[in-house]
Amino acid sequence: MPELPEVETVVRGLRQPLVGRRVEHVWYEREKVIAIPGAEDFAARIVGQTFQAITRRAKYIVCQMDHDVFGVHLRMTGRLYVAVESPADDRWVRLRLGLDNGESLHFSDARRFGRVYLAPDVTAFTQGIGPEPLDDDFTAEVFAERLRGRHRQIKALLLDQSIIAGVGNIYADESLFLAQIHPLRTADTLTGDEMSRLHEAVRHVLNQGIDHEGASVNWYRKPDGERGDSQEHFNVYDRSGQPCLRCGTAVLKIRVTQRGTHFCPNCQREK
DNA sequence: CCAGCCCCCTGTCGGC
DNA sequence: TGCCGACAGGGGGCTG
Repeated sequence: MPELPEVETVVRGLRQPLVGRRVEHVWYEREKVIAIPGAEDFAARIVGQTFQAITRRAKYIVCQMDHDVFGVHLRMTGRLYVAVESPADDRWVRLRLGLDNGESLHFSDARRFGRVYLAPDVTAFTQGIGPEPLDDDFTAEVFAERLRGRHRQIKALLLDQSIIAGVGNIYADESLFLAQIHPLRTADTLTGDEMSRLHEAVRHVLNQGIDHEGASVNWYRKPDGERGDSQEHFNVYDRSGQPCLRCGTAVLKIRVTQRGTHFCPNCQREK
């Protein structure tokens, strides 16, 4: 659920409270929350390091420390926030980094899918991930080249992080709706115009998602605890049975690669 | 290269 | 009211 816009919103919200703070101690509920290195190494290495900068790569939150990169992947239900203590109603804190000002970075994650990472280089956990869709050099030509010759459903390709970074189930459906492309079309059947439209649509829906500070469909919250507004602006996601906002036809929901997939059968034709 | 399936987890919701 | 199965979907892994 946290996709590129949600992660970007978290990153922006964490910079002010985190940059310049030094880690003084580490607490975690279970070792498994730490993906790399081992839990003991993680704690020993991160203590004493200061947050220098916070950025995003794909759906990873990337914190540049003095000697290492500290990464977080929120997966489905992860939340990050800085506070002296977690709110009484947050039963899901899995890891805390105590800071030099008395506050802590809290990693809360109901479903325990989320992971943290510590490595000298960000590529230790982001190698193989495709281009950032909002970068200036991600042109329509670059996108078309990555899709070229692929005999695979376009929805599956949009979700594949090695093809394009940061797109998840919500923004994939919204992109395909905006570009008026059926989710089951294979990439090798798309015309140049369709690929160009999809390129523009992906960038548009991600930028809109950032402008609305992310989609709080259920678990996602900004670091300040507030909800984003992006879910108020969906055209098809989670709207099955409701009228298409363009033509009035009922939005359909099917399954594509095990994911709920929403589209307008009139605006997005199969062939 | 690709489709399909399982697994990791837990909260929520609809049906009975 | 309580129980139970389905569902949510990011990512990794395995099989055919």
